[in-house]
Amino acid sequence: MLAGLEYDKRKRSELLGNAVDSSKTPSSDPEDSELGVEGGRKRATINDIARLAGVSKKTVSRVINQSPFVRDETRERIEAVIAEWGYAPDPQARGLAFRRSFLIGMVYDNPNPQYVVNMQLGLLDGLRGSGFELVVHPCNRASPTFLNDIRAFVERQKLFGVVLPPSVSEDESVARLLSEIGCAYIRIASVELDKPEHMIVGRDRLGGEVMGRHLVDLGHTRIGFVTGLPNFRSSHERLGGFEDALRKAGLALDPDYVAQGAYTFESGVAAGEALLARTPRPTAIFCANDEMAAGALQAARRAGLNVPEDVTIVGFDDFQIAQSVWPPLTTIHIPTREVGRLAAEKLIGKETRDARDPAPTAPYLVLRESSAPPPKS
Amino acid sequence: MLAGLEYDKRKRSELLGNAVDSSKTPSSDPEDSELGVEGGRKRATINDIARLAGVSKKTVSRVINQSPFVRDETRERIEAVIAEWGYAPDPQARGLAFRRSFLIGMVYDNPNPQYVVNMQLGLLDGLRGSGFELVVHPCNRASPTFLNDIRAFVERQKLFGVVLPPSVSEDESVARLLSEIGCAYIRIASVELDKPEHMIVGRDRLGGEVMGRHLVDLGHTRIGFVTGLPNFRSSHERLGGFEDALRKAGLALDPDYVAQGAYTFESGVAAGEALLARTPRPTAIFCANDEMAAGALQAARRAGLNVPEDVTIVGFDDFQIAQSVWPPLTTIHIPTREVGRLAAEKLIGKETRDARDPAPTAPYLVLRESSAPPPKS
DNA sequence: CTGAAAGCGCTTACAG
DNA sequence: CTGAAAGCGCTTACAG
Repeated sequence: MLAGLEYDKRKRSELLGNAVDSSKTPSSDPEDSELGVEGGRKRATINDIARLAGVSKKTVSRVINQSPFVRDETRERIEAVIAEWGYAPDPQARGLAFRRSFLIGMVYDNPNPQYVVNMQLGLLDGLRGSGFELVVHPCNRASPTFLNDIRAFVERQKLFGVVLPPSVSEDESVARLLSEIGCAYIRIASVELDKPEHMIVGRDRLGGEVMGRHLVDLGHTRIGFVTGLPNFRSSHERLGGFEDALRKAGLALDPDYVAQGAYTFESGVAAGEALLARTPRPTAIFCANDEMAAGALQAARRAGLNVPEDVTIVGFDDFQIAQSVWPPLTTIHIPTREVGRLAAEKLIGKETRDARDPAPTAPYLVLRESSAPPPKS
Repeated sequence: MLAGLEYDKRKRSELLGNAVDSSKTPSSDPEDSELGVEGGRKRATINDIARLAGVSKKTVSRVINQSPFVRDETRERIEAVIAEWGYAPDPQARGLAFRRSFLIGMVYDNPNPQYVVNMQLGLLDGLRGSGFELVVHPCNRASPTFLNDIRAFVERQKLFGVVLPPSVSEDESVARLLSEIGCAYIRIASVELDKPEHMIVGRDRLGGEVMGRHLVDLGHTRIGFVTGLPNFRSSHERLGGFEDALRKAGLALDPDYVAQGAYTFESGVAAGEALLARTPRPTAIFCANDEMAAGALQAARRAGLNVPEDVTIVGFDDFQIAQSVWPPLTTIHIPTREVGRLAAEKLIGKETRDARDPAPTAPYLVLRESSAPPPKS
């Protein structure tokens, strides 16, 4: 079952002890003798702190858990001992007693590495100093064991909670499962799919509108749109925001100028080729993410078109690729990392102390070289 | 200390019980009454399995830990009960008794999202079915608390082991620290920095040589090289392999045609500009990763040069960006995910059963459109 | 080959 | 405001 942990390999030779500081002086208690086969001094436990502070372990426990029912004087004495010995409670023991671990799961199926890494960094930002750790768990909605896998993961690890980025976040059966087994969760999505306490809502629609306005302001009227995967709400929201901008400018979206993409580079090439073949040709193409915009850029090149002189091509996300292609892409910046931080803070209840229900900062336009006014033909 | 876990919020209302199957029939034992406030039936424990199989919990423990000292008949009976009830031991309780958790840490500082995500996927591949989980832990070698952070992380979580990708893997003080505190570790690097049992050695040097041979075979003799960050061994190994290829072809590396990069797109632009300004101009530029090759591509375009007609530009890694730029980059494919799997398997001792000390598959050339014979001038 | 007792380091439930 | 007892679900150390 667990490799490397076979019974006969587990002969332990460490000696027990309570000492924890770095001096080599053995205490007078014979149990304290410390050789530390593995070179380390034993960490202090709640019992050590209790003894040293002259209180019961229960009282130390109260201090750890910020119980109000401790006299200030007692608390200060205990906190001093804790600080002096660098004591930190053992999350495993605490978890066992709490019947809940101090692990946060990130259950995701997003295919974009940059999104995944930024989201992780954001979650870690939110968890920093809290004592929680982040366990990553990719999943596959198409797998027949999809829900069972998640259930086994959550139950076995007794996860404190999980964060769900798109598109798993948009799967109702996952949210239902988590509710059933009593696991806290936060869904990250571009629309309010659940009760507010379970949601961090991204502002994809606004981002789509900002980009739409940019294109309209440049003078474009015949604009193509490349959608993302249909099972990502963000794709619909970005398109919806774009339509909002068109509508406000008195323009309408021509369905013939909407091409289906899949958020991948290759799908951007194909959709770009298709749109550039329309007659009349669009003067601008708005792709629902940068990856597809990079693909559309390539389609334009193959068609012998210069960007932005002949056609404007813009993306969404502001990931690295937007800067690495030529010309660099005008795009919409999305605060992925910040969204992650907010999700983690909300999950562990940190946000209640700071601000109530903070929304991520608004997406904004990043102007680069791939957008320009339409060619005067 | 731990947000959301204040003393007075922890009033628990669940009832205890031992039932675990899905039938609602309460057992005759009054303690078994089960309402499951959180909707869930209680999971079976080792005590339930022991009772059901008519043995002591110690014997169940032996089965779980694959002790040879269990009669076959007893073992089978217990395994049947385990399977019937879907029992899985609680990793927290097990960890507490073992004085070691079932968590594997990935401690990394690699800046490339694609590398990080692929490495994570590989580690997860190796951990699958083992009961171990992956905890991610980015770090910063420049931080004054760098080592203390790692120590606190490893000790607090009682990590079973950690995997170190470059460049943390190349930090001797980290390896020393891990040895001292008795934490198992695997270093992933392009040279054997440590005892074999602590190493997965990538074949960057071979990759560099393969690419060098490709360029030589195309007829290039005046080749520029853009290095990666100097504190990444891979950078030196890739250059070393390139030199090997040159030497074997009777060519020598001209130091004037080596430019310092930093593995980033921007550094590729700068190094590309510098090299393209040399007289005579190199007919090919080998960048130590794809990101910099994308940058060099941009430098070439700005200099009014066509790739590959005027100058060949090639990369290393075969990440997505190699396919997303124009022209798509000839590059060297590195089995990042496989390396991750091997590292995880080695760490948890899985590899001893499969193959002894497997090496990652060799890097190979991926031929795309950015390389061609030198221009006939 | 198997088991009863003690313990891992915490918290809960209950007294005072 | 504080503490002694019991328990979380496992394993170790020791008997038999």
